Amino acid sequence: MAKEITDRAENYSQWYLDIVKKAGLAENSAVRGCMVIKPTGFAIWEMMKDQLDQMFKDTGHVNAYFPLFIPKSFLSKEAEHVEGFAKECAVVTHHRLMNNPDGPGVVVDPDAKLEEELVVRPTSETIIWNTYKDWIKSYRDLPLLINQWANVVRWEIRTRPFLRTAEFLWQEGHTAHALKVEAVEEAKMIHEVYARFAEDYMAMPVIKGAKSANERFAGALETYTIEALMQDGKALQAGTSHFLGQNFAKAFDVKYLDNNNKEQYVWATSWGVSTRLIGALIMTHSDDDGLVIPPRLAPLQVVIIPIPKPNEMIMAEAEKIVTLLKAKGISVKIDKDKKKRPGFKFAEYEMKGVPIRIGIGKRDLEKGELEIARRDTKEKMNVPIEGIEDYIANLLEEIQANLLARAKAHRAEYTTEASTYEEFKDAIANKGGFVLAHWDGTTETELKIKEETTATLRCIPDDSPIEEGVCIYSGKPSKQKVIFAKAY
RNA sequence: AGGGGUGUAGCGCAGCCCGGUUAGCGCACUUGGUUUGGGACCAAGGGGUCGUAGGUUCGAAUCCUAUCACCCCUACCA
Repeated sequence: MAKEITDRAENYSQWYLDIVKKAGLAENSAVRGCMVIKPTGFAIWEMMKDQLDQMFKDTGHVNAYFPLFIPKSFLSKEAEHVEGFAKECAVVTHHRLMNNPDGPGVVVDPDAKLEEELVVRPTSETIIWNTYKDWIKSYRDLPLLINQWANVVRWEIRTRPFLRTAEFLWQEGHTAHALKVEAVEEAKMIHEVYARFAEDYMAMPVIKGAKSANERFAGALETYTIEALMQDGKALQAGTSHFLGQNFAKAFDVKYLDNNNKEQYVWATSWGVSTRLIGALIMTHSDDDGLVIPPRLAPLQVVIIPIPKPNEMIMAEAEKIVTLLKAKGISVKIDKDKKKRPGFKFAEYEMKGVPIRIGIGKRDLEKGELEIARRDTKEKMNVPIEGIEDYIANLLEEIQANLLARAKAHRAEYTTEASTYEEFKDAIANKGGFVLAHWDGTTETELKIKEETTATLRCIPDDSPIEEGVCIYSGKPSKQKVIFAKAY
């Protein structure tokens, strides 16, 4: 038997890369730092996208599309924003190639230099707010609730499939509001949507909270984040929602007339999740046998394997089951390959993370049963064919719930409360996971802790109780515990 | 950015030190047969500008020079 995936215990990074590759999710491309998302991986993204898109629409948002290119001057209109992204921008300088006069191939035509260079968007606040300037004149134009599904480019030095790539797919919401309170509410509401999506669909528990000033989005007054804990004890920022104040309205001069005929600057939010969520999904649920996908995001929920291979009697029964399951809205296919042996197929679908496998053979049909195998626990059960559609529907829900429960238990196990700096250092260095500790609220302390332990302040949790305490590092007063961890 | 390493079939590698038949092995692929309830076996096939460019030589995957790409460690970034 070919063992194709590195064990997690042996080398977690290699395990992750093996899963991405062997499950057919993505592969490296000819372009450094950019991956090809293969059909299997893209199908998961489509499941995520469809669900999120529905959630955005249910909360009043509409989709639009803005240009890939941003004039260089736009980016520098908001000082903090450009500071945050300048070091990782791809820049377009010319618009034409020509035959190489000195040899084979083509070269950039020096006569085709652009008047103003264009930046490939690392995020779209600037081009969008430049557009909003023309769209917003009156309080009646507000709120403006727009989302865009797009690709962005951030020229990262070190890349990893899905987790950090030079180009990635995401959605970015950009909303404009008349009142500050409305914008803050919007940012918080989306924060809730992200958390709900993570838990209900990805079966991935997250901590909701606010970023410290140091970790905030470039140009934001407040960044709300959902933080997830991966199997190896490292944190992953899974989605952020920003209250941008009036920074972009002022930078792009976006004003509206209120109902007293007075000019006011607009209040803004932006928020996004990316294909990084696929990385999060992998590192939350998958195991040494391959990918594990929660049923609600699985492009294929059930696979039927004729044993030992398709024949007339088995296929007739399999087709009946397909019809029953499809009527329940369950996605299902029959593996009709006659060459591969059952054992090979079992391993193959486990690698790809299909939540439920149904085996049908002569032995089963004689007993009026089917062999049902669930991916999450790898249990196998013999179940009567009668009523199989309800059994499968329930089992999918049970798997979904089990994955969430399992991830929650893991997070609980890897969450430590530290009351001294010694305990803190010990937990970060030897145990990993989230470490709750009092913090004096200063960037100085945060940076010292990062320098000494490599742990970063993940968030100031929404539900952390207000209590009197002292900072584990400085001994200064603190009102609540915050979460530190080593992060991706 | 500094140090180290690797480029040979889709993937993983041997061959290089010490130049010399037609560049080889495993997996994968194609065809046929036997198999088939946890990653089958046998047989026959297909697939290579040996990263690229120059040089040395009668002759270069092998030696020399340059160059490009990738990986690891340290640093940086998140």
